[in-house]
Amino acid sequence: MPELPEVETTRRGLEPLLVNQRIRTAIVRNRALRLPVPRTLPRLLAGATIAGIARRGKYLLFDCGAGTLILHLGMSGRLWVVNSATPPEPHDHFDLVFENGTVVRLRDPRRFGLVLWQKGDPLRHPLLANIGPEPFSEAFDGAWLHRITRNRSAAIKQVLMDSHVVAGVGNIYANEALFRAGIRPARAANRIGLKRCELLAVKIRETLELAIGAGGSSLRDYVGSDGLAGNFQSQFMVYDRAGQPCRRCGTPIREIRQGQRSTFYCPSCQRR
DNA sequence: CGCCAGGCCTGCACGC
DNA sequence: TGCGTGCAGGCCTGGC
Repeated sequence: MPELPEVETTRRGLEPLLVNQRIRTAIVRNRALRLPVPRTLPRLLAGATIAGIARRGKYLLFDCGAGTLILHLGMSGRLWVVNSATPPEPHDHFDLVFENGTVVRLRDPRRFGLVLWQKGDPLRHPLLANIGPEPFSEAFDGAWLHRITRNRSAAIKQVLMDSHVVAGVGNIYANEALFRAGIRPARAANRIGLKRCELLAVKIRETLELAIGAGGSSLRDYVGSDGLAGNFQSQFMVYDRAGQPCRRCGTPIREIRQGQRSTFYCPSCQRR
């Protein structure tokens, strides 16, 4: 599920429910995520109050005052809001139980997700410290994209998916943004000029913004019944549309493999 | 059975 | 020698 728009949609859904709420306890059913869930986590969280929820790339940061609960949803993670009477299902690895009865539950079948703790400034955590600029920040623009791609001969699509280049762009939105910018995914990154880097930066932001506006892609009822189902997948221009006509020009969408990931593009709209 | 899936880290080989 | 870069592999389960 989760790239930046899905994580941001989750953040926006959870924040009003959790801010100023006090944690009664945390339940760890399975510590074996991509990294082990810290043993001390329940002790650190019990009694803490959520001051806010932030996002950095695809990481969710729950501000607990003295420290931060860091969650990453990996490939298959979802956060659900349930109540304490809801029985956990097989892949429900982690619960945050609040004193008002709210339970935030992490379900992650593939267990590529993360549940971590960072004392003090969460951005000092080694996994977050070296991430590239947020796509909606001032630091991310065409000039940055141009500068950082000068010595990269790899395909632009793979460079966009490097979290050190820009935070939060994964396979879907790399494909979609390149379509909107009219750039061929296999193009060497260092062969894209400043003007087109500027266009690409704009299109990355635009694509992410549209997706956030649609509630992300295929996230469904993750906060229960308050209707925040994502439907951006119905607006995909290229992703998962191999062989189907381009929505702009009718040419069949093409699929290739880049770095063991699927890439989709329109050979007519994305020529350069 | 094999392959694929929205992520991302590590280790290794390579070229400057 | 050291660095940046670019692959492949690995972590897992589930669905087709």
